[in-house]
Amino acid sequence: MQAEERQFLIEQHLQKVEFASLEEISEKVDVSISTVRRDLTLLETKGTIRRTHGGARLIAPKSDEFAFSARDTHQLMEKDAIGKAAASLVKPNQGVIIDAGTTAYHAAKHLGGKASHIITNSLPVANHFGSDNSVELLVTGGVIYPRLGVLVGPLAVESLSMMHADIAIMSGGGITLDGVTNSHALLIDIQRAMLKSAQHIVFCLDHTKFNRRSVSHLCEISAIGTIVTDNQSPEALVEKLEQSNTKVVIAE
Amino acid sequence: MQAEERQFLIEQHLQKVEFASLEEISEKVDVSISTVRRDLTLLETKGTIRRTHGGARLIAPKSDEFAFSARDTHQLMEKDAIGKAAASLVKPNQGVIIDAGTTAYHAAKHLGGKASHIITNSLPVANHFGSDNSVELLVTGGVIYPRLGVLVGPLAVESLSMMHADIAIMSGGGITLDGVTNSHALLIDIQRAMLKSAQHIVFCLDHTKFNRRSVSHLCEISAIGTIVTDNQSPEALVEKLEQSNTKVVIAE
DNA sequence: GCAAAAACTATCAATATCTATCAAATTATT
DNA sequence: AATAATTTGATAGATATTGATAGTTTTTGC
Repeated sequence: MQAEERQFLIEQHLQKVEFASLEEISEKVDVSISTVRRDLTLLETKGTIRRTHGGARLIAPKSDEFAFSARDTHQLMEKDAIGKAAASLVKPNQGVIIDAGTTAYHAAKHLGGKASHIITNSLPVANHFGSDNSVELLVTGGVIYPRLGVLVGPLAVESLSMMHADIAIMSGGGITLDGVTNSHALLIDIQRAMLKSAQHIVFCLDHTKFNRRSVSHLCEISAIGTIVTDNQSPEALVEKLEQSNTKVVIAE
Repeated sequence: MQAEERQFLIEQHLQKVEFASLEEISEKVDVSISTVRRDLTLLETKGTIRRTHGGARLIAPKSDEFAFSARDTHQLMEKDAIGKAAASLVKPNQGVIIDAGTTAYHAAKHLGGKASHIITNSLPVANHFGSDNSVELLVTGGVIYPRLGVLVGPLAVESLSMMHADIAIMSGGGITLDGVTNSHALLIDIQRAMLKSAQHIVFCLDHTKFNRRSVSHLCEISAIGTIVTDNQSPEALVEKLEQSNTKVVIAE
């Protein structure tokens, strides 16, 4: 096994267990304690984990919402179905903002040439349309957030405030009656700017996001136009959302 | 089996497994480790994968190809050598602007973690550093120019004017005593902004660019700090350039 | 608060991998 | 068919990674 893969596995393991001892990790990936130490210090500089006495702890929450590696993306079928349903909400020749989450990425895949222009701060989305010349793709500037391939920072926010779209397809970390929350504080500013720049707001949230509260508050329920989810989401919350003037679309 | 077919198979295999060791690949396509190495470096210049110690890793777990390739394969070695020489001009912890040409991309590859921050409007460059956390990567905003994967337009120019770097590594379409020219008129504005934002200007120009005049005029010879080229460039022009206070570095 | 145990850092030899180079094998050209 | 050009596999020296160890720091148990 190569070093990169091993480090990836350690990160992934920590996603599951949150805490892990050196010995535990060393057995899991079958290398010496010394190497595990080195890997952990390396991962710490990346910012995803924190070293502790005798082991390591996860910093970033368990949410895979913004992880772009094929392997740690769970519920692929559901997310793809949600993405497809969200894409079908876009009318021909509309301008679309695409957020940087995995579900929003799936929506982008299903958009085809329907949109007139697409605005995004997601590198994977940009790559997807990079060789496509049927749509005009606007990329916000910003600093790359390594693990996620997302452009963040003031430049990203500023460029978004200068743009406008008919519809925004967003991701989130959790939803309750108090609104949508997200795990990465850095992204909140950018998502807020997206909400401001779009007429109609669509949130893609699979059932695991329901009744979950993440670190930072993003927006109220009233700001959302449509929520797209799968058929496993709790009916109680769905009904309450529908009562508050928010349309809910169940994919598939 | 053909070389191209083999490289395609390697790419395809990596799409499935994300990580692979040299030995694994070598068995899969039944060639020596040496050849696998060569294939991997080649695929890396295409931007789809990244070499790691002992193997390779997929950069973007999707099927996205940039029209970045076929014509480059021809002068790959020269461009890579020029890129390497240009990268060696960067001192540790400097800020570097990387232009969107193929040669500049090769320079980016050889930069490693030397630069403190990198500014670019090139999607392939952004992808290359996307999973690297040793440098801060700033991406200018803009509209994607499909075939090239370059960000263009007013937003790109504006964001560049807000940034600053010690050194700019540039590409061009042609060079004569009248200055540097480029074929893509859309890029000229952005390149001018890059020249303004950087202290020292390095142009990467292989020998085919010498004594060639492209559509749009970019800048005078006097604006250039250093030109990096290969050993086949016409000596007459090189000498004249050196007389006008411009350093010329011959790569390889 | 103190000693024992566990864990940490720094270092070093062993191992593995990388780069550069060259001759043999393959392919293209005359 | 002979020759030139390219590709391949192998190898040597340089570089990077790994596992083990010694000495220092932190935690644990009393």
